Amino acid sequence: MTTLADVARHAGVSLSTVSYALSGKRSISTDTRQRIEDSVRVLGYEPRRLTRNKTLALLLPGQADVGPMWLGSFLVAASTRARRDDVDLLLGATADATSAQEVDSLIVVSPATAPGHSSVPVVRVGTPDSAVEDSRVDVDRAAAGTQCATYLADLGHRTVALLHRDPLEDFFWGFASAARALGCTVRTQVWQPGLNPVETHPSALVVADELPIGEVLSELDQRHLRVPRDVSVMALCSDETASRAPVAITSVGALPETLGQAAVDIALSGARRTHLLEPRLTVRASTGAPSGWPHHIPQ
Amino acid sequence: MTTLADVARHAGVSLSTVSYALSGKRSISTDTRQRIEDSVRVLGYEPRRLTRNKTLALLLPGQADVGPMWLGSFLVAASTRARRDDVDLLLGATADATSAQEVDSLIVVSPATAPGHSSVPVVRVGTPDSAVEDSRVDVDRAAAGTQCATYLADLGHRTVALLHRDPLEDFFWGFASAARALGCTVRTQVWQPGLNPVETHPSALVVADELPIGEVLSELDQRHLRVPRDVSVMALCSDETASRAPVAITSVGALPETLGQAAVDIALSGARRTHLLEPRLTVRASTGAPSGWPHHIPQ
DNA sequence: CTGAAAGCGCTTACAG
DNA sequence: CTGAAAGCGCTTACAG
Repeated sequence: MTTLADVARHAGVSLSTVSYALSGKRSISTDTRQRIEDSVRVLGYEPRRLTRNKTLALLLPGQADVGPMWLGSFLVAASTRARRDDVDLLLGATADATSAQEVDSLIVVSPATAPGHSSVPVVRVGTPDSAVEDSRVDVDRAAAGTQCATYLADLGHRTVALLHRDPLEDFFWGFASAARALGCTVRTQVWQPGLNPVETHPSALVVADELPIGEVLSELDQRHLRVPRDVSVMALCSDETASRAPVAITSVGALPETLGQAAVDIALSGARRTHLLEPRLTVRASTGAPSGWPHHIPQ
Repeated sequence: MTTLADVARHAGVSLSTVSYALSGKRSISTDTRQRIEDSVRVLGYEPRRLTRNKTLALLLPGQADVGPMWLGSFLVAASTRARRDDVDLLLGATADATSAQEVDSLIVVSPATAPGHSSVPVVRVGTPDSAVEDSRVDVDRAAAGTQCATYLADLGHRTVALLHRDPLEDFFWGFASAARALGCTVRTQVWQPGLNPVETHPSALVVADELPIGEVLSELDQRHLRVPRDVSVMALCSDETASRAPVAITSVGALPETLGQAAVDIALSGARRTHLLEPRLTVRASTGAPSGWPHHIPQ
């Protein structure tokens, strides 16, 4: 078994320096840290892992970002799954904790940001970026877009506005291509508070991100537009958010419970993979057939 | 923390004897073994794997109970605080886990049920029962009741209905006594779905528990009563729940962030104590001055 | 059958 | 930014 002392000898530093380097409890010069990391890798050092359970760490959004609505359900599900498989689930580990290698895998819950490089496998939950080599669990955003478009087209909508943040998102492409194939005109707008969401006179509005639904609804309210009589609204978001909006919103999304289980499963499998969950569309009060756009739009 | 040395002292034998007795690596006289086992039980000894961080375990509500709305914020705050104090926060430990798992303290988030007896200190979060000798963190329910009553009386309400589950709750007493002192008539009802919440013709309604707010509002809706025009509604619940109800609800409660911090603090202090947090009353859209009760109540 | 003592891998105040 | 050294809880060869 490789010990701390072996690593120290190999790296030409003292025991304590290695210890501190791995725990992150005090700062180490880049040079020294590099040598230690090399030695750890070369010697295959593992801190007394034998006696413990496998441990998964969860990196949560900080206190500044209010955690997403579905965080509670997600965590309950993840912890249930972890218990089933007899692994420990450590909450709120910093990036440091992973380098200490006290942890076998790291699950990063968006909008928390993953550490630059981690010495253990990382699973990202709900992060749209695709150009990283971490594992991912997320709703299949492209499929969700297609489902939205199909649902609205079936209701008879032909002019739809899509509010989003990032035009390069999968959801955007899934929605736009399906909508066009179904004969819908799609107008897209990057959302910002105060924007007129019905500027393009759509009969339906699709909100691509979780956050601004409340804002969008209140913009509509200020223009005296009733949902869904004057305009249908649907969103890509969790059921938690959708069902508690001022008007219950028809939504697509993955169940947070399923996300939680999948995240733990992937973390335990050790393999690098992307698991896109089947989106579920839940019809609520905010959508209906288009009923003729009022000719005189207030404001 | 109980160590091998403590057990040895208590049993009147040497360190090594205890070590061998527990590992079974050499034979021990029945007599000695008996004394050691007794001491282990009495002192609640649990072997440390190696020198590790203090570890707090969180017992969450199971998947059946959907976790409370505020669970996410609570956990983010608890994990932030735990990180600050450099302790590990283990998620979803079972009652078993407290003895098998080497945990220094257990935080039980209502409605999860605490283990019958735990070998480590237990902190209960949001549990109204008072007849247990565990530590507790909760909003000061009696004070919350008083705040509600005072707020409604100041608005001019004189007939108030209180919907609750358990008439023995502190909130109930705080509310009822303050209301009476302020000249309000209080009618109380144990809530069940389908109940007419305005049977007693109150001008304001107070909902004591977190869950039934949606149900109560829909009962009012079915009777064509508008909130707050026909009847004011307020609740003891989290801001998360209150602000997302169909009508934003005036509420009293503790911030989940504060609960999370306090729970970790108490767990780390090791002392048995009850920490009741100052309730905060947030006025939202659901309350106003009474405006004369309609003489003909639909239904 | 038991204990005193050396030693394990690791952490951390302390000193520079 | 780093190291020498004391200390942690625990194990185990050694001696009786």
